[in-house]
Amino acid sequence: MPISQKRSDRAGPRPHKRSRDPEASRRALVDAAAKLFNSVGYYGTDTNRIAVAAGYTPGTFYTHFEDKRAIFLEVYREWVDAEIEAVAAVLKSDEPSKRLRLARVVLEHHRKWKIFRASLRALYATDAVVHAARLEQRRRQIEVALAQKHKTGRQARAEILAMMLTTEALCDAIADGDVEALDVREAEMFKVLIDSL
Amino acid sequence: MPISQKRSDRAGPRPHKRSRDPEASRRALVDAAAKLFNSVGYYGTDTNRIAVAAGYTPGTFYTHFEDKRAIFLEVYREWVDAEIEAVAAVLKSDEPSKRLRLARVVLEHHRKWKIFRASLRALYATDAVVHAARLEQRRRQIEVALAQKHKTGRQARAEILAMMLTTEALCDAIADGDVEALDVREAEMFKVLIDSL
Amino acid sequence: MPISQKRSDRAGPRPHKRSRDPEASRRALVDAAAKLFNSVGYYGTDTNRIAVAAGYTPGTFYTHFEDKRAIFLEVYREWVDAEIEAVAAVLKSDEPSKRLRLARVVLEHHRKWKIFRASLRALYATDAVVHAARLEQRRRQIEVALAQKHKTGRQARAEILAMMLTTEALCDAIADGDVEALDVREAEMFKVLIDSL
Amino acid sequence: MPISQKRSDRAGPRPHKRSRDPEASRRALVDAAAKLFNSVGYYGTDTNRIAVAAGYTPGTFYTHFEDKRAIFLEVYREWVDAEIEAVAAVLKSDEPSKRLRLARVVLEHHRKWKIFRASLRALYATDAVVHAARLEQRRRQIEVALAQKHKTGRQARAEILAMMLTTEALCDAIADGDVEALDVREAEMFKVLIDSL
DNA sequence: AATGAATGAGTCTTCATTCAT
DNA sequence: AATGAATGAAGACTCATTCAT
Repeated sequence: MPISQKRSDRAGPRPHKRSRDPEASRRALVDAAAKLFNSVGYYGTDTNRIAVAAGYTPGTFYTHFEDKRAIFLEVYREWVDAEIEAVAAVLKSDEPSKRLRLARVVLEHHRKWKIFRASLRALYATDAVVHAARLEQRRRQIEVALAQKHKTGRQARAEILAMMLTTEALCDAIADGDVEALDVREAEMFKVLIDSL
Repeated sequence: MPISQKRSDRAGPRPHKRSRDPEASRRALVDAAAKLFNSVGYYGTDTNRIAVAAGYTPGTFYTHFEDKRAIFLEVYREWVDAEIEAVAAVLKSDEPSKRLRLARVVLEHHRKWKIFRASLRALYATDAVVHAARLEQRRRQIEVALAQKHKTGRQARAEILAMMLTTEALCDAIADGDVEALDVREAEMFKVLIDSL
Repeated sequence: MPISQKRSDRAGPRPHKRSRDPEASRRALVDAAAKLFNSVGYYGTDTNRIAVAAGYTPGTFYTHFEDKRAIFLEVYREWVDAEIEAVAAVLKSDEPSKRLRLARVVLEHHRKWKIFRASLRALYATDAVVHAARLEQRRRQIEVALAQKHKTGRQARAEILAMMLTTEALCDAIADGDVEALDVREAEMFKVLIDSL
Repeated sequence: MPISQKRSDRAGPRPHKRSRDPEASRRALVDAAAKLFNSVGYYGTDTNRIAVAAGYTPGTFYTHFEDKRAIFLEVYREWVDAEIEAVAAVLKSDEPSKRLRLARVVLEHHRKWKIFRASLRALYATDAVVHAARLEQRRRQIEVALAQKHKTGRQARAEILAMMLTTEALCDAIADGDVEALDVREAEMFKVLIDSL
């Protein structure tokens, strides 16, 4: 984009005046990145745009992150945190129909982050660092789940992992709209989802 | 060294001499593309490299395909064909342990195409044409499965779709090595896979 | 354009079966080229498309013409022929309002070939061969005009050349729609045109 | 030779060191582009070469201009400014032989920009944006001329436009050397030019 | 910490032209 | 004469990243 048009074209907030608050800058960048990764995917996002969308100029990106992958991993970390928290909130409550609410919460989370998740998978198949990070996060998720169920041992791990994988697959399919597009009623698939939890 | 051998220091297979066989060229390009998509992903592959890997110069790619996405879709089509065929071959045989063999075949297929599949998902979340193509292929897979089971109806479709999704998720996880990395025995997960079929 | 789509996409006449009539082929190519040069300009036209539009395959172009410029020059030659003929036809007749008709004929000719003429000018400023060819054609036009007026000598040449240049400029402006776009009535400019003849 | 001098064997002017002066860069690019457009035409020029000729690397071009057409339009704008200014300068002076000087100035301007002008025409016949831009500039020129002559009204516009067109045509022909090449004395055509003003 | 112009190595794509059949 | 797959040299444009201020 030519310089002379920059100011007028600019999407996002207007430029900060050297906000002097690195934490806030980082936050703004991560938030902007999350939005972009989740709407145009990792490869459709560029670091210049992330910075501009956050209200900064391109160079600022690199004072906060090593590179594009680094911010992606950061977004991922926060994403897992959010999911774990959401799930924990449901489990802590003493509602009767916990499984139903759980299914809803998890599905909603997938629906909201569908494109981000797709990017994650692609990168994770290709990029060793992302692969390692994802395994690490999965481990966290499993640990949390095991603690919740007061179980340990390999057998339990296998069960939990299988459940997580199944859940994710079903959620993605519903979130992507594939279920409906393939002439299956969403409600029906949702029932399968509840059973799998 | 005679001039006529100069070309031998090129990268990729030996150059074709304006082979009058476009089918063969197309094949070579698709094969090269499949290999590349499955080792460095869609975004790590470029059309010039595909052409050179197939033994052609960059321009030749565009003699046979509209653009990169077109050849990706072609690879996808062939990939589904291969899977359907492999599954059909198992089902046709009159072995006793069909489910075991089926699980092995499907898993092997996923293992072999793991990176390609990841690219497919990412594109499919982002690219409308790929999305449409994938739904179409899924429909084909469901149709084939329904025919196999001599069933019809929405209920059956839901079951089959759920099974397909679960199977894929489990296969991917095993293929990616995630299962082992997460301290779950592959054999154990494999059992879950068999049960899901 | 990928091979596999060629037959169905094809614009223009269906393929000849080795028509064995080089004159006819040449004609078809020149006609197709004229149309293309005059609708998308010289740089917007490609030799493959010329051949295909004429009902041949790309290679055929080069059995009839040295290169793209050669066919452009051929089109130009025929264009001048057509103009000279059209003008001659008017002058031969014994109508009263010859100048009016002449103006109309010349204007019509420019209107019809407006984009071709623009390409001609651009090439002629850049390409020595086209420059030479255009001068040659101009000489022809001047010779014809002098003969018509039964005049010779440098003075007459100057008058004729000035008239030709003026006429062309006015015709181009009217043909391009510039006159109207600039809030000048076409009829008014047309009067100026008649006076200049 | 020390490493730090390695860059000296580059083409084009010495590299700028991330000069904090975008205006200067823009200027350098426009100047380089003007030179190139006017020596090899629009289609003979490429953005990479413009950047390098201005002392920058290819990517820099796109920091300052949307695309090749944008810089062409910029050159055009400046070109019209220069002409208007030059003409105004002559008219403001109280010389006796204004028309002679005017003719010389205009002719000189055309002579200098002959290839650029040819490109302009070609583009303008083909490209809607350039077409619009040219009409806009013509309007400006007409407005200026009307103001100069203290006239208004459609009749005056027609006269002015006709004059402009005629002048341009004659200037181009002289500038291109066509007049001499066609055995007409330049001086003679120059007289016609003066009369037309 | 922030800037933002500049970088430069890509990457996709086009097309005039060739040549074996 | 015609074919048409293949060529290969460009060329327009992108974008992650740098660095002097």
